[in-house]
Amino acid sequence: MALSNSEEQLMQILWEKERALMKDLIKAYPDPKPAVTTVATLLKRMQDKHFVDYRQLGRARQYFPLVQKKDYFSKHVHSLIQNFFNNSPSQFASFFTEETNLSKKELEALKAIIDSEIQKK
Amino acid sequence: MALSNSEEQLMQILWEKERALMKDLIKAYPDPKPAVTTVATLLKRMQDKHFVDYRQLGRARQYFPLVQKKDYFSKHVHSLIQNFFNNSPSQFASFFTEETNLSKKELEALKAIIDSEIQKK
DNA sequence: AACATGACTCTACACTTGTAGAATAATAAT
DNA sequence: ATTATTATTCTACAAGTGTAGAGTCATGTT
Repeated sequence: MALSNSEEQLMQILWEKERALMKDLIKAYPDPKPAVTTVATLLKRMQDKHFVDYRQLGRARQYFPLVQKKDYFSKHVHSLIQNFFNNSPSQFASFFTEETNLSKKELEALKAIIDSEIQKK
Repeated sequence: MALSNSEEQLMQILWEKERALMKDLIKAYPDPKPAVTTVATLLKRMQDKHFVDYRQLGRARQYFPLVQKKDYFSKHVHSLIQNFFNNSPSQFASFFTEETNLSKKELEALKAIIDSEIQKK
C-alpha cells in the first residue's frame, strides 16, 4: 500500500535524518508544526504499511525508514512513465528534456552522463 | 485540487479520446469495467475540480478535458523533482538515466535531443 | 514525594475516495 | 403504446486520510 501525502512528507524527513526520535521529527517540520499525536499516528500507520520501523533506545524510540528513497522514487517514475508515456522511457526522456528548463551547463552534464552510459553498453 | 487515482485513470482515457460520450468511456475501460454510475460520479467530481467539461450534443453529453496532458504531467514531474531531488532537474536527470534501462539506441536518440537543446541556448 | 515533561496509545471526527444501487428521464425499438 | 436502453442525478457507504484531544506511563525536576 502506498503512502499518503502527509506520510510521504514525514518520510522525506526520515530519509534525510536516516534515523530520528520523535522530537527530532517535530523539530524538522516547518511551521506550523503538527501536534505530536498527529506525527505519532502517521508513524503508526507507516509501520503498518511497512515503510518505517523503530528501535527502542532506552525510553525513546528511534525511528528509521525501511524503504530506500531511491527505490521508492524509482517506482514513482516508472509508474509515471507507464501512465503518461505508454511505457516508453525514451519518449519520457525527450519530453522531459524539452520541458524542463535545464541550463546549458546542466544539459552538458547530462550529455556527459549519457555518453558514459552509452560506453557501458 | 488534485485528481485521485481513479479520476486520473479516467482522465487518461479522455486525453486519448480528446472527447467522448459516456458509452465511449465505458468501452475504453479495461475489464472489469466500472458501473456507469461510477464513471458518472467521477466525471462530476472532475467537473467540480475543473478538469473536465462537456458539451450537450443533442441528448448526450460530449465530455472533454480542460487540462492538457502535457501540463498535468509537467506538474507531476516538477513536484517529483522538488520532493526527491532538492529541486535539481539535472540531479534527477542523471538518476533517471542511470536507473531506467535505456537501450543504446534510445540513449543515442536522447543525446541527439539534448544536443539540439544545447543549440537553442 | 509532588509535579512537570515527553512519548505513546486510544479514540474521534470531518473529509475524500472508490464504488455503485435506486430513481428518473429521455429516447429507441418493437 | 409498451418496453428496453442509455445517461444522469441522488444517495449511500466502507475505507482511507488529516488532524488532534484525552488519558497513561515513565522519567526528570524541584
